[in-house]
Amino acid sequence: MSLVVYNTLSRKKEPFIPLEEGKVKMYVCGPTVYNYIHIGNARPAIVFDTVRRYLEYSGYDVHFISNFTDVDDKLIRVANETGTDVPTVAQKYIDAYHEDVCALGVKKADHHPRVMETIPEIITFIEQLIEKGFAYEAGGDVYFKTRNFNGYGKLSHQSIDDLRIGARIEVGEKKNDPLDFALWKAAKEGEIFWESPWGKGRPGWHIECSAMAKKYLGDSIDIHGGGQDLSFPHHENEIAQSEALNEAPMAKYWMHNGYINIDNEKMSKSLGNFVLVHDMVKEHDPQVIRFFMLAVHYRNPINFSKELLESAEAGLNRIRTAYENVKHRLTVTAGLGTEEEAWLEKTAALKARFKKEMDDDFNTANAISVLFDAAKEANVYLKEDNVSEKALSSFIELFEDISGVLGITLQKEAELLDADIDALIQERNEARKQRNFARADEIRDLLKEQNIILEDTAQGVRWKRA
RNA sequence: GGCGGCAUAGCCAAGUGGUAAGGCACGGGUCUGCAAAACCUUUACCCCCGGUUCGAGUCCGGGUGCCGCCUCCA
Repeated sequence: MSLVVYNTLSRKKEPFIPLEEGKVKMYVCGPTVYNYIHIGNARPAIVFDTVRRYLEYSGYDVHFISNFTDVDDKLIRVANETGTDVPTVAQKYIDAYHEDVCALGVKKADHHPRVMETIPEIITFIEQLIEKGFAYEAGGDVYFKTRNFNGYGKLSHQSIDDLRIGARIEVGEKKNDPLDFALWKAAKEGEIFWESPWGKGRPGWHIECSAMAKKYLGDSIDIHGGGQDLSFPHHENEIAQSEALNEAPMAKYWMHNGYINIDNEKMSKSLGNFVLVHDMVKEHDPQVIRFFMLAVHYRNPINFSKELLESAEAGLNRIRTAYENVKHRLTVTAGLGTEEEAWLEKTAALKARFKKEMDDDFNTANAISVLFDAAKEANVYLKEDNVSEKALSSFIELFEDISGVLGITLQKEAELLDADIDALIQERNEARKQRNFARADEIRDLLKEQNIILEDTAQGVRWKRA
């Protein structure tokens, strides 16, 4: 049993064999930082964070790079509108990105390169493309000669002649062929710029990823990821630039996540039907958002609505409760189990199933179903009078392994009971012994008002925070 | 015009040849002083029409509907 990955290049699932044994180099296109991210932007962050976590769980040494596009037309516009400058705008939204994505359980990449820090490498890259005859300067701009790159369209499976080339011509551009795309753009009056062999200007959009991937990971990487909408033209152009220069495959596996839809339509900034993560997390547990997204296979679209999020929340709570209840049982005096082996076999089987599902192109939806089955089995086990510490621990380990890979925290806020609350629980226990249920219920209600839920079990009172 | 995706129970969603995972919601039952949590249990003509096959949600052909990319977009 080994990992297979769906590769956009071949449109097939392929066995995952990294270029260098035991090591994975991956690059994921990050956001253009001119605004807060919406939940559509959050999907690739969550998906590829999960891919990375699973690769690490599987024993790979993962080198993960994700960029920030911090110079472009939209940043310039926002800077002008707000009376600040591009670096200020960029820094604001980079900080916001980290904050949002951290709430969603996304680990930081090994490095988050920015265009502004990569200008020398970008310029060198372009110079070399010109030397090799793949690019030309035109009035301060530099363009890539698309038709010179044999293999253009191999990622999106487009024939170069079938593209609606008319749509690519923009007013005032100096390209020779409508298919050509900008590597370097001459600065307009008042725009942020860098000095270059072609005068003052800034990089085009696609070149940054080619330059950064090369700088941090080398000429060929294992996994290149991003949203489906990047496959054309962005990734196609990256391939053209990088492979024209490096004469080596840019990436072995190209992975693309599906969109988030609202009312069955793609969520996008231009349609205005987006929900910002920044706002979302004020109303919903960000962990629920992550759980909700991972409950669907990453290549399929997700329809987003508040109702669906709430139903996901109910599901996650079921898993969390089961996990907490197993932990609770571990704190009370545990009897000696006689069927320990059978339960250890069950948890081992569930773990094997989890790996099998994740090995199949990161099927997190099925991985989550394993988590539900684990919750079910754990709940059944908890009904037994005698349980073993070993079996309980194997459940805990199972829950933590899976949730760790999915990047979901099962543990609720671990706060100690106040002495007052503790005393109330004791008092209620006394009242119950004396069958003074009125007082017992009164205390339970009192605690409920403070979001402490009491549950009477055969092993004593169990409590949790609502 | 070119390229591609999707259509599975009330809702969400897995499932690429052997007779439909899982979740949410709903109904019934069990446990409980009452609850909570949980367990058991009911609910699917897999969009339509052909074809291949001993056997198809799963492969092939043809429809229908929805969505996306080809233009900044995760």
